[in-house]
Amino acid sequence: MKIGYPCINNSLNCTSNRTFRLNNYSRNNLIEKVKLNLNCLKKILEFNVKNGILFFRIGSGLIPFASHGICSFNWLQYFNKEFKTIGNYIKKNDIRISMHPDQFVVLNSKNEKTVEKSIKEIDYHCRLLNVMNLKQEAKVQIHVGGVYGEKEKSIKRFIENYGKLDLNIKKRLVLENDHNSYSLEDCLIINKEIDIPVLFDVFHHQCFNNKERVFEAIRKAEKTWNKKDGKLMIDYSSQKKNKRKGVHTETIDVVSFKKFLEQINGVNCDIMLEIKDKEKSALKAVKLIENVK
DNA sequence: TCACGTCAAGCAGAT
DNA sequence: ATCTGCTTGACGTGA
Repeated sequence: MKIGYPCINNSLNCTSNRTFRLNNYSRNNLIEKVKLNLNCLKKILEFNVKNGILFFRIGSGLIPFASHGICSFNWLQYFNKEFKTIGNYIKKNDIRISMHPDQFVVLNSKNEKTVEKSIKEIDYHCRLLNVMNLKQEAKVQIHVGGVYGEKEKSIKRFIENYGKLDLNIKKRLVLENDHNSYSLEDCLIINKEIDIPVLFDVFHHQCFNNKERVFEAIRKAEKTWNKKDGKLMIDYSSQKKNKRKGVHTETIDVVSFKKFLEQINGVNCDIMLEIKDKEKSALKAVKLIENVK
């Protein structure tokens, strides 16, 4: 079991999400920012390895405007050596990688332009993982998308649009249950049709479910992962106290997390901690697991 | 150096 | 009608 955190490390003096305004787009600006981002990504991964954190979500902003029409620059080729170096480091240390395109990616949108842009954005994520030569177990997670007041039709549109995707994308994509539109059960229905692995988000499940208990839900999600896809990925968070439903907690509640681990006892998975204080919570979780062993 | 308005993009639910 | 939250703030102007 690996523990991870998403995108940002607050202990290091760098970010792998440097960007610029679209107005300021230029080849040089892009090169400058990507160089900084890749350097920082390497540092984050080294920090993680040193601390036993072997799961990491790479931020979507690593290559600013990568899927935007303005970006004609061949960053894949230009930074090929750097990508290979990072990819080798990831493989050497057996780090699990995920990516999560942002909320603007809606594969089942009713707007064709949105679908088109979404596919380009997903494609960017996949090309990034490919150029690092990462195995199929490195995943790109998305949600089903909008409901538009007619869920069945919207699910059908997801399945249809998925069918059009390139095999290189299908190999990477996994589907995550969300907190108010598509539950685990909905994702499983889609899985039956197109065999896409289902990433289980515990917190979303607490917000929105079909009454399955967590263990039962996780067992169901686990079955959707084939050997090549690697272990089941789980996103873990909990509710921020006294905030409205869906707001993530600032730091990990170790007692709850321990209970959760006991609940899922026996399930072989990797857990992403979607918690505001990032690596700090991940460090606590890693220590907890070491002590349990 | 710091405050703060703004930045490519979507959707649902709360206020 | 507008704001907030979502996997993640960072940029850039002006004081």
